[in-house]
Amino acid sequence: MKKETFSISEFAKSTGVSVRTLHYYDEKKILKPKRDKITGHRVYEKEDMIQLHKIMTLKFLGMSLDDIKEYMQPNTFDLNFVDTLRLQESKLIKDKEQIEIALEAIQRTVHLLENEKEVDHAVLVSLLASMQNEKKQQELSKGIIKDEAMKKMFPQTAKDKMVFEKGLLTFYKNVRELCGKPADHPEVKQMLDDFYRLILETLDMDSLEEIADIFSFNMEDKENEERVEAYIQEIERLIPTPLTEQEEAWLEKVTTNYMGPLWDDEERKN
Amino acid sequence: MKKETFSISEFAKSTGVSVRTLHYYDEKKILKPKRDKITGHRVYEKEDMIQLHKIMTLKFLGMSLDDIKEYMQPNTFDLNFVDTLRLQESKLIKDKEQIEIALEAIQRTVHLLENEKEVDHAVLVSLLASMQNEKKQQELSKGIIKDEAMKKMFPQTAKDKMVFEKGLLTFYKNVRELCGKPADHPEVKQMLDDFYRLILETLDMDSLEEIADIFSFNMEDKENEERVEAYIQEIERLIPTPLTEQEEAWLEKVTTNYMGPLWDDEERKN
DNA sequence: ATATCACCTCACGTAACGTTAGGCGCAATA
DNA sequence: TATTGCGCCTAACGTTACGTGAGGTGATAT
Repeated sequence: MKKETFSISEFAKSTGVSVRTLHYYDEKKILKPKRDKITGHRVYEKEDMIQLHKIMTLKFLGMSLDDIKEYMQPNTFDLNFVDTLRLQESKLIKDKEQIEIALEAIQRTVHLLENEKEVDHAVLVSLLASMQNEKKQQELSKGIIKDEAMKKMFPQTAKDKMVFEKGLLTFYKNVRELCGKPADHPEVKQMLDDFYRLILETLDMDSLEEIADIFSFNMEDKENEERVEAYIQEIERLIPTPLTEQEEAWLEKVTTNYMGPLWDDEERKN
Repeated sequence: MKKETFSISEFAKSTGVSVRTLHYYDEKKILKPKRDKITGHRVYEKEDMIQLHKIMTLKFLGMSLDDIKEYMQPNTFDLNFVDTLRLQESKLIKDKEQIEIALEAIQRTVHLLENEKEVDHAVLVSLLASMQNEKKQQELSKGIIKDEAMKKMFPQTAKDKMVFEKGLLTFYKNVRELCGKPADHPEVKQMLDDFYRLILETLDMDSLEEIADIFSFNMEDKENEERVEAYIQEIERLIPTPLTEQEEAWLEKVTTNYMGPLWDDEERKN
């Protein structure tokens, strides 16, 4: 005949949970074992082991102890158990997605940092924020940019993403170094050349005109303009710029200078 | 010229975090904005926004605020940042694996419950525990069972798993219903027939002899016997039986009776 | 004069335990 | 026999990252 009862430490050992946890479950009325009338010690029986397994199982499914307590009352087990499982499922799926996004961001960042030795904090944060909000960013863009253009708006393959990010890194570095130089300085021109070539390559576009085209929203439409404004605001909120205001101002100046002929071209067409 | 400073509520709105969170970060010395000397109100500047983005980014990577605080001191950012990222990565991978196991268990359980209307708690818990510890179970078995046999020991495909679990469900139901009946009762024989057919099918075995073979460990080897004993104990700890002691005793009796000729056969061979 | 606002500082509540801290009865040991 | 140690008990604080009031202040709007 097997031993019928366990002391708390025996029970803990044989089930793998801590004594404190058993105390806690008792206190919270989730698993209340009998007591030795004389000593007051907890006395666990086989039935308690079954109950504890039930608890552990539900916990494994991600339920809170409060939820579990409900399900520990007999008769209530399978009433809406499937519903509860479905709910847990969607929660877990969400968690998993978050983790996957974080994992990808980490892996991409590690890769980036392995090659580049010295990376600016601000740039790194900006990149990470961009990765973090990749999905949201695309969703926001959906309302504002044509569907066909969407595919070209963001790098698609993992490789493209990494190439793009690496290029972005050097671009930002260049901006910081060259900031203040005149727009027609050869290095500045080189920088912008590199940058737009990067975009053309990783975003699978055919020409700079195409980029310009995507960004030329219907500005006559007043309502649309508001949406575009809100869109840009939201993106700015999600993804901080790694540049100072001076750097941004300078960049805009040299970019306008660089793009000048192109924009004029566009204007002339309309 | 843009506005340079923000009140706490403005700052909260424009960054998307709560006022309370900002209070908290201030209190914990993670993000301490300047104060208005007169009113004592917090005054956030653009630099603070950059810092907050850094915080949010690191939080997104799964770091604790304590860890983040370390990285908020300048100069310490990229010292061992890659190492930290790697550490986070392995943590996240672990979490993800747990979630995946739970998700699979949930999905299989939901599937099971959709078809069977009335399922016993104990059986369900046992099944869930089995799913939960599938990996551990296999690892434990590795030390004890030959590698070639391992592949046959557990159902391999998702479909096989589901068929197996469904069969197990009806098997347990039968045991409860038939418990007490004589070993030569036709329904009992039917039950065992069904069960072993299930095993043969889902475990891809050719004969009952093969099953018997797998389980016939080297019992002469004293040391091995101990390991087998420990193995069985651990399995029992991980996966509770859904049967009462009576049911188990009865099952063992009728099984011995059913397997009788087979075992005799084995004995005679040696 | 008063109501409202935006801000402030406490300070408690949350989940699921981990971790002392102090006390009781029983057994082995010096 | 006194002490030590073991296993058990209860009580209570610590943990994380905030949410949610409670109560008070100065400035503005009615």
